Amino acid sequence: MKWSDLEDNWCPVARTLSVVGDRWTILIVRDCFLGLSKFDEFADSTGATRHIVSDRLKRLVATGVIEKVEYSKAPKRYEYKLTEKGQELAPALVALKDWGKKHLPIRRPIKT
Amino acid sequence: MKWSDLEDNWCPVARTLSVVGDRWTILIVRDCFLGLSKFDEFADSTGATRHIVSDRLKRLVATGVIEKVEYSKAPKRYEYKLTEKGQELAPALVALKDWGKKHLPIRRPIKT
DNA sequence: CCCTCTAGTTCTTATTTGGAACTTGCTGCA
DNA sequence: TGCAGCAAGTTCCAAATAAGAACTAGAGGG
Repeated sequence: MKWSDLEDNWCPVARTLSVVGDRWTILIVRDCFLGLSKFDEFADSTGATRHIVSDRLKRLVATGVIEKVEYSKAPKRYEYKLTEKGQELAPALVALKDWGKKHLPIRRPIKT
Repeated sequence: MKWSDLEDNWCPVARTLSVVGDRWTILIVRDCFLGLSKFDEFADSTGATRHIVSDRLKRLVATGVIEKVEYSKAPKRYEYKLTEKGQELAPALVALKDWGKKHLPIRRPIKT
């Protein structure tokens, strides 16, 4: 099954997943909410490979969840910002956060 | 990066994703909310292969989101039910549903 | 001139999926 | 008695994705 096969699913949950139904994608969106905006910031924060970050950022831009903004002309530098559409994912992120806080307490300290 | 690497992440969103951070997993949970409970029902409804359904059900049982209930002794037959913990994913599902309804309208009728 | 920074891309190898067929235990039925 | 069917998986192989590391490109700085 391809990513796009869910795009036109009758179920709105499935359609949403066609856009953000991926571990890395959601983490990148989370990072946007946390104020991160640079390629390397996403790579460092999520732990995803640069390859994945590149791919997911492209998808998120394509689906209008984030936008790519040039912040330096020479050398060309871009940052990524949530669009209005992306901002509206906040309730979903909050719901995931609340569930994690309640049901998945940290079991051991962050690895040393 | 393995599934389990997010389990002890400092971020509760990431920890939640270690449990349900997967397209198929979320669709199976959605199906539970819709009242489905049998292996084949999940396979048919989500479009995932039986292989994936098997794997995801095991993970969901292991994480306590659903439970496996025997409903027939001979032949052995099982169904899957949301636990209390699983039920509490409702707000997240609703948030995803709302976002999909608002931002991802169906573009063409369900394929003929 | 060489090093560093950011934002990627490319490469090769591993892991995960997809798709279809096969298994097991039992029921119905002719 | 024997065959078909159902539910819930498991197994197999090919194909798609992801991991991890190195490499590129266009500046700026010392």
